[in-house]
Amino acid sequence: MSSSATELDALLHAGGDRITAYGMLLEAQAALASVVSDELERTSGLPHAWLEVLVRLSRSPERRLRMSELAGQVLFSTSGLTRLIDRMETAGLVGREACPNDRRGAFAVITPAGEDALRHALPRHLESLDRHLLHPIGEDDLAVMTEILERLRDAARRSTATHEVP
Amino acid sequence: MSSSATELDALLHAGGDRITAYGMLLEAQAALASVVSDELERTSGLPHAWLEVLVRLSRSPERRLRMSELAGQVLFSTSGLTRLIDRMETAGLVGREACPNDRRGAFAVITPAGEDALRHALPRHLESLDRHLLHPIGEDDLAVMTEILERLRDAARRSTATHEVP
DNA sequence: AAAGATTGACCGTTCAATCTTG
DNA sequence: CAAGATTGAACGGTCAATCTTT
Repeated sequence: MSSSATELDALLHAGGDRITAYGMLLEAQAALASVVSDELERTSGLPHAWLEVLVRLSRSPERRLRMSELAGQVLFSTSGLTRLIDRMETAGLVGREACPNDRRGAFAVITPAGEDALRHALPRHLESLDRHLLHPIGEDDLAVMTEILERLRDAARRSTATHEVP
Repeated sequence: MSSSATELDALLHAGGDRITAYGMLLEAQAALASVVSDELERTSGLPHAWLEVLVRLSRSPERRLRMSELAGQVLFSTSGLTRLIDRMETAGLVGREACPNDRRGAFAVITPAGEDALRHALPRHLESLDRHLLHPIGEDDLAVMTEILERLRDAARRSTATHEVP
C-alpha cells in the first residue's frame, strides 16, 4: 500500500489558505462579473465586451484603433476580435476603415450610434460598479485590493512571458 | 447639440478608480487563471475544472456527490456538468451511480484512476499556487485580499438572489 | 520570410425543451 | 405539476491555416 487515502486527505487539508484564496478570486470575479454584466445587458442591451470596445475606441486620439492593438487591449485573440467587430458592425456601433500607410492593416472606428450607445450605457455602468464594487467594501479596501491585484496580475504576466517556449 | 464629445470625455475620466478596480479584478483573474491552468495542464494533463471535480468528490463523505450538488459547487449549469462528467467518465476518472432513494437522481463517483490522477496533480497544483499566488504578494496580503474578495462575492451573490424575477 | 487580418474547424458552455420519477 | 438529469441547438471563443501586403 503506497499512497493511501490518509495521504490524500492530508494533501486536501494542507495549504487550504492558498486554495481558498484562489477559489475566492475565481468566485468573486465570477459573481461580480455575472451581476454587473447582467445589469449592463438589462439597462443598455450591451454585452460587457462591447462596452469595453466602445470605451477603448472612444478614448483613443482619432476614435479608432488598429484591430490587433484593440485585441491586445481587450485581451482577445485577433480572430476573436475580428468576430466581435463583425457583430458590432452589423449592429451599427462600429465600422472598419482601411489603413493608408499599411494596406494590410484595418482600423475599427466608433460610429455616431456607437457613441450614443456609450453615452447611454456608461453612466449606468458606473452606477452599477458603485453599487456592487465600491459600496460593499468601501473606497479604502477598494484601493488596497486593486493594488494587490495589480501585483498579482503583473507577476502572472511576467511568468507567462518568461516560460514561453515557441 | 445636446451631449457633445466633451461630456463623454468627462464621463470617461470620472470614476476611474472603480473602472480600474473592476478591470484589475478581471485582468488579475484572467492572467492568473491562464498561467495556473496552463501549468496544471502541462504537469498533470488535467483541465482545472476536472481537478475541481476530483477535489470535491474526494472530499465528500462517500467520495460521491449528487450531480446537481456538484454543479452548484463548481458553479456549472446542470447541463454543463452532465457533459463535464461525460468527458471525465470516458477518461475513466469518475463514474456514475444510481441513487437508491430517489430514482431520478444520479451520483458522480471518483474512481481509483481518478484518485491516482488527483494524487499526482494536487501537489503540483499547490506548488504552482505557491509560486504564482502566495509568493508574489506574501501571506499577509493574501489574507487581506481573500477577506475583501469574500465580502465582494457575498454582496454580489446577495444582489443576484434578491433581484431575481422568475 | 514575417506581420496583419480573416476564415474554417472545433470545443466548452448555456438556455430551452424533453424525459422520467416524486 | 415540480424536481433531477439529459439532450439539441446555438453562441462565443480559440487555434491553425490562409491570404495579402511588407
